[in-house]
Amino acid sequence: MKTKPLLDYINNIVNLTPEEESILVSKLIHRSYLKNQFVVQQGDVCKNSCFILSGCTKTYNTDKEGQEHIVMFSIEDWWTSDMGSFITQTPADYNVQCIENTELIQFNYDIIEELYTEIPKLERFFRKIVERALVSSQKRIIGGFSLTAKERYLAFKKSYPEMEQRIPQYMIASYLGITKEFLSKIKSQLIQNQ
Amino acid sequence: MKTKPLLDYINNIVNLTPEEESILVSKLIHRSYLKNQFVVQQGDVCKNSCFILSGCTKTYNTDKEGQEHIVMFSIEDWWTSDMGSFITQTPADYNVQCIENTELIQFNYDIIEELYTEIPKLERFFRKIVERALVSSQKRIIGGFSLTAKERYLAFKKSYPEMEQRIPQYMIASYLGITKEFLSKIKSQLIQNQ
DNA sequence: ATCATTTCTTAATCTATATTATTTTATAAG
DNA sequence: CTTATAAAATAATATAGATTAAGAAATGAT
Repeated sequence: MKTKPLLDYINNIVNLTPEEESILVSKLIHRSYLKNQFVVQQGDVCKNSCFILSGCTKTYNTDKEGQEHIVMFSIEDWWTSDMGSFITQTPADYNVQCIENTELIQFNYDIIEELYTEIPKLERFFRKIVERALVSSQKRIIGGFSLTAKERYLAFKKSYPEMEQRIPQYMIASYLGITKEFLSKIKSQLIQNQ
Repeated sequence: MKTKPLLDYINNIVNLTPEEESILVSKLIHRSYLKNQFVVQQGDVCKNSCFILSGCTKTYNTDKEGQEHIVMFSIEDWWTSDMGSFITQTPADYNVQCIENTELIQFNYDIIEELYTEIPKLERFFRKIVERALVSSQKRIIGGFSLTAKERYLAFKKSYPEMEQRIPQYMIASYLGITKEFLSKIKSQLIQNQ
């Protein structure tokens, strides 16, 4: 199992001893998914929080009208799961689906609890991870209210230039909360006014 | 200092021993604010995370056009701060202002770090608090995209019936991401169609 | 290569919500 | 009780973004 990206990521926040690293690694599960496979399905209880080694996922909710609303994309060195379902162990509101072939490392719910006991530092690690996620989530709320669709698109491009390349536009439109047609219009406007 | 609501709140998540409780209490600061006073001001570094004993605050961002965008209201037994500024100790994007006379307990940034060492359980406690905050923040993102203004208003009323009473409508409109005029229209529509 | 499917673009029409302006109601102060 | 001020309601007009439909590109499977 390729663990270096994960260990680097963790050691950047808290310092694990070699023993701690090996305890941790022994409890993790590596998993490969093909494009279009689901990591989590709406309605199931989300058992894992996942660290992505390669590939890309989208996290979205399907509403009563059957419309997809994408909340986030995750790529290498990011986390993915339905956090709400995971922490409360209740049915997920979101689907996590691979939009590329994806390799990831699973942190199982029960195993994380064990790990907190054996490696108390991880409590701090996950606190910090979740804090960061909260901050970016709050930024998205403000963005959704205070920016126009064009501004949101430009902000997305600026924040995640790699994603702009590899993710289909209709999914980016869903992430931005607009239709694909309107995103197309925005892009052609931007090309003209330049 | 009135500490019972806070200790009850914490003990509901992790169990503190009497000694831990007294260490904790010795490091906290009680503070009273009058209506309209600021707990945090945009541009300042947010030094405290606060637990509200009584009163009500709004957390909002003022954009370049001078428009207020409210991200959250906080009442008794809730937390308030600019989380982004607090965890990174950089200038705040948000104002936290009292919309009623408010009493709260401050957790100072440096002191929380000490507390994590002395009472490791608090690491877990805050992790769980932040996890919950993240979940509700993600729910708001989805709500903002997948619900109409009327649906968002009804959801707000249902989730926070106490707030609907004590918060002026133009602030609720700002929270919902609509103008006060449009909220007024929605309300009159709801009265007619019933 | 060819055909089918998925993705993207363009354009016309439509709708939810914004904006502006005015009036009414509630709250507070003298 | 009266006046000043803040908040809420109403109404007319304007606009960002949705919807529908049709065609063009790109991608993928046979």
